[in-house]
Amino acid sequence: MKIRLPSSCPFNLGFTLCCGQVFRWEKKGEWWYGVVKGKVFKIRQRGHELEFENIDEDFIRDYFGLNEDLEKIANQIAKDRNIKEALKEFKGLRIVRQDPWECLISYICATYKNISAIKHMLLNLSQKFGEKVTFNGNEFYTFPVPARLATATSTDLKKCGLGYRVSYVYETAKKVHENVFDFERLRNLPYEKAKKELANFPGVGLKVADCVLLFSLGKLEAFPVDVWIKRAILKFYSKHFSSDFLEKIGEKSLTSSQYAKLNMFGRSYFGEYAGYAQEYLYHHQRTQQ
DNA sequence: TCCTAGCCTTTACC
DNA sequence: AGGTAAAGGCTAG
Repeated sequence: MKIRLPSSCPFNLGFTLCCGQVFRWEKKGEWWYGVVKGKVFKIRQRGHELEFENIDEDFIRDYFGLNEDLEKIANQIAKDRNIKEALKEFKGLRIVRQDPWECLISYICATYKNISAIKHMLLNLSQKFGEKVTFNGNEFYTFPVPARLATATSTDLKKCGLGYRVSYVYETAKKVHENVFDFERLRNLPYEKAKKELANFPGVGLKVADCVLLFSLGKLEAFPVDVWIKRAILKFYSKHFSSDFLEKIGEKSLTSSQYAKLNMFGRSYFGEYAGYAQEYLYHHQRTQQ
């Protein structure tokens, strides 16, 4: 199946899948293979043309955020030279709509880890607790359902390289499974309320909650602040803060009030699509090092 | 091969 | 209330 994207709909599949928002996509040749909500499919891009198999167009449009007006978003967040440069360099990068459950566990695992290690952990979890699916002669694994992780032993979880995150993943899985937690309900809550609910899960603080809201629940105003965003702010947006504050956040990790301050800055400076600005800044900052 | 710094932070405890 | 240390181990250089 193929669709042709109009030039008014900028999209870059590679940037979108490589920028660190998703962890379980695999590239083989020209094709990207993904497992989303228990289903394997593949997709490739040639210029304005998107070709995919084993999935329908509606899903592709929703998952890759193709129905969002990225030109409008880019114009709205293009507040200064720095962000404009990132927008230009990674034109077509879009925020995906991951499965919220997988996204939650992914970002609980992601704390204090680098991206390759995160990928490794999630692959391990899927191979150990997910279902094997064969597609195009290759083996893939679905992401484990809450019930499966809620009944896993801590020894088995530890083998996946989760370290001290084992109890967070286990307890969160148990809560989601036993309360039959409805992630979809969060979509209709205001940002702050949804964030508070997510932060009730063990292992989920402000940053992880922001990531889940942005990457899976369509809260595009969420502005996750990690070390890279902190660096970008120190480098390009220092004039918005006192030198005393800048000095404090310089070396150590952020306290919750410091996080709240940087988060609020991003949201008020970039506006309702601050999450998009965050991802461009993040990718820009990371690829420059 | 070994070593070290750093990692898309959260929690428990002063 | 606000700051701080510990958490476990992988990865990149």
